Amino acid sequence: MARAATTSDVFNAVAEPRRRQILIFLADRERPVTDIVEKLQMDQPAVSKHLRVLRDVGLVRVRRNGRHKLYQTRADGIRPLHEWAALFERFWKRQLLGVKERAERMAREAETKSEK
Amino acid sequence: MARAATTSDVFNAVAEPRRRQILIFLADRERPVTDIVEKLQMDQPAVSKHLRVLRDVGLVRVRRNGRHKLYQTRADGIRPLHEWAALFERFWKRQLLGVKERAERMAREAETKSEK
DNA sequence: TTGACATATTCCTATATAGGCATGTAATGT
DNA sequence: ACATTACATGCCTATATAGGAATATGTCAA
Repeated sequence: MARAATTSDVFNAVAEPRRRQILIFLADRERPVTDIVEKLQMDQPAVSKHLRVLRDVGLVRVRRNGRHKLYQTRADGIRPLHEWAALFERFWKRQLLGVKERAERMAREAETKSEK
Repeated sequence: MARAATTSDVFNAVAEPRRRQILIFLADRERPVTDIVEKLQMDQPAVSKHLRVLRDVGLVRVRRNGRHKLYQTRADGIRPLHEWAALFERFWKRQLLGVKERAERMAREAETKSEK
């Protein structure tokens, strides 16, 4: 086989930097495609394609308003990603603690040695 | 151009389901490659390649122990992902609240109507 | 050294894009 | 109907992989 499809899931969808930019940009309110093109400096077809991917995985919603289509991030779709990452939270806290403890132990040892 | 490199950053590295499995498996303690091959049912070369990618982006650490190489997840490397996803937390909370409010309003309206 | 075990790398192929360009479709105003 | 605006899609190309098989490298044990 070959590389996996990016269209399939949230993880692949946000792997693309441009799409992450778009998601941030559309997080607080709905905006027409033209806004994205202007502010993020991307070609219009490129934006449409990225929006298509994001829509397929449920990361944005659309609403037609006259000639415009208003897109907005469906923040809820980001949660699986957040939750997956959160699985490692206790580990990085523990590991940071480990680093701290080692540093303190080394500091104590250095102290003891200098006292001799 | 073409598709972006998965080796370049954490987002692309975790876009691959197999690699996510490996990261979870190696989260709590270090394990030799053979363990991954057996438990996750993957070909040995495939595992080595995924580990290589994960190592390049700093998501696992290695330590040699005789014939074995012991790999472990560097949970700290997941934090950028967690923090990026966290940017959307207030939005999904707000959006869920919106849903709740709409539901309550509709419930009130239905109640009022039934009283007539 | 030889053999066995453990892991890494190389080579090859198939495929899923992302980018760019041209074109298609939809809605509005005149 | 026609021109204009706003998006979407189709087509083509270049490229970065994953997968698989074979091989290379590294380590230990007898």
